Amino acid sequence: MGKSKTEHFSEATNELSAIGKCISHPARIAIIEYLLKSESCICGDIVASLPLSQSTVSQHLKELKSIGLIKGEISGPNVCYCIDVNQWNFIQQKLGAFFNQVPKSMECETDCC
Amino acid sequence: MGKSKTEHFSEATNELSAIGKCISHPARIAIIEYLLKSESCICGDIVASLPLSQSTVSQHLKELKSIGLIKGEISGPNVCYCIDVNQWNFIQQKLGAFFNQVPKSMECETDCC
DNA sequence: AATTCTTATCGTAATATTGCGATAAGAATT
DNA sequence: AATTCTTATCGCAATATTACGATAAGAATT
Repeated sequence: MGKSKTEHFSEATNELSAIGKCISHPARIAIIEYLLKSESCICGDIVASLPLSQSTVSQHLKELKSIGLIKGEISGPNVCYCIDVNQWNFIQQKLGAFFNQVPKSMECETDCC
Repeated sequence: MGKSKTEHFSEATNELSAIGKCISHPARIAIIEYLLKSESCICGDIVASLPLSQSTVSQHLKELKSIGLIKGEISGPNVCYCIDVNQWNFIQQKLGAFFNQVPKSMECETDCC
């Protein structure tokens, strides 16, 4: 009843869905886009770039960090967030492998689609 | 207050997050994997392959359909679900373009990570 | 030591998602 | 026409997510 059933699926399946969850919110996409394009990686600047409160952004940063997509380094009074290039490449590869699979749909046996 | 703020983000950002949401649940990944690998695309067979009730699976199918990743065709008393190859390729391309961006992190200005 | 600045965490409220059984609706069979 | 089979939808409950303000905690400055 609303309780997630992740334990019934394979590790690979759960890994992919975790990646999906990470990029399933526009704020998290926006944070990644910011880190990809901006010179700054200071937490405060990320917060300033988003239409969300500091605490909310902090939560999104935590989620991105939890999957390893970004890493935070304390820099004086600030925290500098950067994309973890290794994990970035790993995720790119995982998603790439998934979507490189060619759908059988084109030659559907039942001839229904 | 819990209310999503999608309207504050760009269309491209929301589009990507919608893709993410679609693949953010293991059941939906499993459905896609099933359609990629199996000979059958009959709804009932998909349901039988998952540890979830018929109504729950139907809901996940609806979500996948809403983003156009799969399409359902009525075939007698059954419904045949297939991956929409055009949308599949479109999404592959969108995700590919996103992850092909090279993180600036490697040359972080602030030298903090 | 007090203040200020920055960020994380806590507490809470609103909303969304997930899941199921029951039921409806449509097609095929009897 | 009644029955059966298949799938979608409804209604509801449990859980998860999203968001914010308040507050804590740590660093730098005064």
